[in-house]
Amino acid sequence: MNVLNITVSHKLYQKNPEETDLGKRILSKSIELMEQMGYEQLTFKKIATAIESTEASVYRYFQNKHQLLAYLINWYWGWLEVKLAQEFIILNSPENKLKRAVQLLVAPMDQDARIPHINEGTLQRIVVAEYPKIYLTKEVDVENKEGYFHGYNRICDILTMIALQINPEYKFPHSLFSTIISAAQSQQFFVEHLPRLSDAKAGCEDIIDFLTELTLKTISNDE
Amino acid sequence: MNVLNITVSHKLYQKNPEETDLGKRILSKSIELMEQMGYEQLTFKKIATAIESTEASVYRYFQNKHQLLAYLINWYWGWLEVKLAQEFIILNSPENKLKRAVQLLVAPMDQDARIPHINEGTLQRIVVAEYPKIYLTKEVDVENKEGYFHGYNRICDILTMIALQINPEYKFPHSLFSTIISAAQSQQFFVEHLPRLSDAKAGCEDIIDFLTELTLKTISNDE
DNA sequence: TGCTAATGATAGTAATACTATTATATTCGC
DNA sequence: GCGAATATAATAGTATTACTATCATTAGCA
Repeated sequence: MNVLNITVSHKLYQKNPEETDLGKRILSKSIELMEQMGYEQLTFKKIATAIESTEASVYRYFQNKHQLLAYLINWYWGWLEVKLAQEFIILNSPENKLKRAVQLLVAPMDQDARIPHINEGTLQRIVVAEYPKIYLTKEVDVENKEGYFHGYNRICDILTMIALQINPEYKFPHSLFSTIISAAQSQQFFVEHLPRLSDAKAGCEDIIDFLTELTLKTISNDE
Repeated sequence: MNVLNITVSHKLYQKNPEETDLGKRILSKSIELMEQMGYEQLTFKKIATAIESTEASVYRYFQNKHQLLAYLINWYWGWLEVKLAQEFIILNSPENKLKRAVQLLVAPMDQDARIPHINEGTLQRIVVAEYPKIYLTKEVDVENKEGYFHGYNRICDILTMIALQINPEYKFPHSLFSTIISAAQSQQFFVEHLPRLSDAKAGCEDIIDFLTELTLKTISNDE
């Protein structure tokens, strides 16, 4: 069983949490608490208390809650990129790759035993519930330069390249995949909380069908 | 010139701001300040100071900043619904109606002289920059019951009905339009702040083309 | 004139988001 | 095994935020 390391830009932490035991406990408990109580209610004080450490110690790893969220979300996109690469080894047609990408975006993630301090399934639910909060701020331009959105950009680029294999003429692949990825998150949220905004039943099948059809029809060049 | 009133559910305010002069000044200045400094940085104290009133007075109209944002955003959707209805009077084909709806979502809004205390163009930019914040909270289920998302649901339902005239077999119209509407917002944001997530150039034409094509191709039943 | 409703003025509180300082424990080179 | 460096804990403190409460003033109107 080989060790796997998802690398996150050093702009996204003060001190690398993957390098110490305390750092890993911060990550692990942050994920658990953020999913339970949501980003707004979470505080560094609560994380510190839960891992029996202190607020000041948590601040040594992350400048603030926003950076912590950005770290976790970038970790998620890095992880998704690894998963995509693994899956694409045995997939040959670009259509099948896009289909599989949609499935990975929407289907619940299994926990990877090699990385016990990150619960990928919980992290995925955090991404669904909190993702836009990392870019919908007045600091977006500065943070963009610091790589806060790098993971998302990369996924979007990868899917764009695949789509262009199907139809090199398609004019809006980046727009399409930023839309698809964000719809993958929001449709999951809507099914659970705002069902009038979705036609999907509980479970991920309908969302996958919706997004797959949307993607393939849009990039097709017939008609 | 007849007077026009956008009605917002009374769950979205403590005391109706449209009924008093102070209320209108709160709305007007909130819109201006929120666009300038963003939702996070805005406080009731700042609004109060800017209109030369007091924090307590602002609290008499809105329970908190979140309710104020929900009010403004619902006002926007109510306004958009009025605009759609006006435009549809002279449009006959469902295709043209959908095209026009996309344009209204993306093109900058003009100020309506009949409603001097609401700057619709500024409000539209607030919606682009802040919209998901009203539902991405732990209170979403309670607030959904109170009608916090009513305006959005209605727009989505209207576009769904039109799409079903084009293709009554299409299975995911609500999902499609919640996706299109939210993409209309996020693509505007991406063009300005995260250009790697979009192929559109500045200005709204590319976004309109992208969304229109996406919509019409997806609901078409050929192939 | 007096009643009511709206607003203003002022104060106060608990929680949050940090920053700073000092003490203690652990690790690492030597 | 020693000293130096580093990580963490313990504690305190500050400015701001997000409210709540109270009381005074003003304007309208019956």
